[in-house]
Amino acid sequence: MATETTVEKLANDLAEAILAGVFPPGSKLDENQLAQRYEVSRTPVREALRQLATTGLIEFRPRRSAIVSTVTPAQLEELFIAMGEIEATCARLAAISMAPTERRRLQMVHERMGQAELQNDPSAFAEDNHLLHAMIYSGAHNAVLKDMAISLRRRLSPFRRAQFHLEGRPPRSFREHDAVVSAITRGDAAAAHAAMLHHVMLIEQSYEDLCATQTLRLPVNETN
Amino acid sequence: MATETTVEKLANDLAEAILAGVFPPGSKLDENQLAQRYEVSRTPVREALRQLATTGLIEFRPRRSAIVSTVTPAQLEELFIAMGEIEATCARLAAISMAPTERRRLQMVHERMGQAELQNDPSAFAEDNHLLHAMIYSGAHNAVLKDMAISLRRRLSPFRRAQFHLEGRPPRSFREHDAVVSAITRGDAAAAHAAMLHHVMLIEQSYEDLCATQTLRLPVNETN
DNA sequence: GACACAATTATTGTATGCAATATTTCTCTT
DNA sequence: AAGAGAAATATTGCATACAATAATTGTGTC
Repeated sequence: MATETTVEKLANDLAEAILAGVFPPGSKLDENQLAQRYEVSRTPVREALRQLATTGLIEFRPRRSAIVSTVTPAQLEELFIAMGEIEATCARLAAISMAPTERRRLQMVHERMGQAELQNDPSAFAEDNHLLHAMIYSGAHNAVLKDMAISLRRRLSPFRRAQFHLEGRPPRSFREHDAVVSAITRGDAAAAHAAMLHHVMLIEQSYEDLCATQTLRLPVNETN
Repeated sequence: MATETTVEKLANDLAEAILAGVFPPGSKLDENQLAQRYEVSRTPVREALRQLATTGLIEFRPRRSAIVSTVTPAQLEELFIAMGEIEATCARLAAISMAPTERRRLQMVHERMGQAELQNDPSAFAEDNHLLHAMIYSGAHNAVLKDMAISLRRRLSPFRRAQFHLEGRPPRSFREHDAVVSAITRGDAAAAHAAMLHHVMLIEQSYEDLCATQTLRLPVNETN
């Protein structure tokens, strides 16, 4: 048994399961069932649920089962906008306060991402994409904003995953990153902010496009 | 007993007590003591503590007592910067998307605040100050950013309280607000952002000044 | 047959109990 | 006397038990 406590592990596992779609939005989280499933008692289950409730992943209504938070399209858009703003803020601060080493490493990862795209290696591309954004959060040198960004990114991960499958996204993503990275490395705060805002806005847009094509396809699939 | 559950009430009471300084930073939060103090069992106490831990107000170390989070000066500065950035973002979005009614009401509260300052009514001034900022959060029309701003403001409240006692702050605060409100009402997003950033930065500065004078005064008081 | 109300069941909320770990205190050695 | 180690104590972590409330099912009446 590691240094990790049962509740900690439960909270992580549950969050992962929810984000992976094991417990779909709106579904009830029965404490007894969860206790059986994870082979623990209800006490740690409840503590984990409370923790997840404060992060917004689930809703804890008194005297009723906790349910996985349902996000309406309107709420989803607010989440995307908030994430865009936070990321843009981090990019702006990064442009101001990144150390020379950090700027060089950022540039390096960005270029490696370009290689991954040319070699058509989506897994390496996705990994470096994540790393690049994480480096920008860190580069802001502000743990509070960094945590916010990570939390939002995590919460939006189910909606961002599909994005990579969309036609033409990786090369476009690379070009958008280029504007961000270039602005940060040359210390242009305003440009970094604007470029990142633009980038995340386009991600949201591509998600919406994906939704649109899917709602058109769904009825077709039903007839099969 | 209202619709409110014990844990909910406990979490609120505890948070208020911590922010009020009843439990100073670094102090241990003994579960049994808290259970006795609030006349409940340890179970709801633990759930409340976990909830507070995820908000960052306390730290929950495994197998050790939870402690009230200690904020180093460096962390405090990060909190202030994060709050400035979030508030500035809200101001920018508010300048873009506030409805005409909201803009008028904002202007109204701002002017009333000026009256309160002239009439030397610090309580009315403080209340409207809070309202003004809250209106800007709401005016961004983004619940996620609004929650972040409220959460940060709450967390910084112990450090902001003293600020009003500082010489010359209210009139200066009014002038700073004027720049923000004017930019928002005329829809100048960039100016709203810049003005709010400037305003919160000055708040932080005045807090630091206060700290400086207090550290100078403290030894003097000890000799009395 | 459908709706309403009541009894039953199930599930959450809180309390208590036990086991495991951390902290404290006491003793022994150097 | 000071430090190290061990026993004792205290406190956390988790499980179980009971109480209170919501959900469900069944029965009776219209």
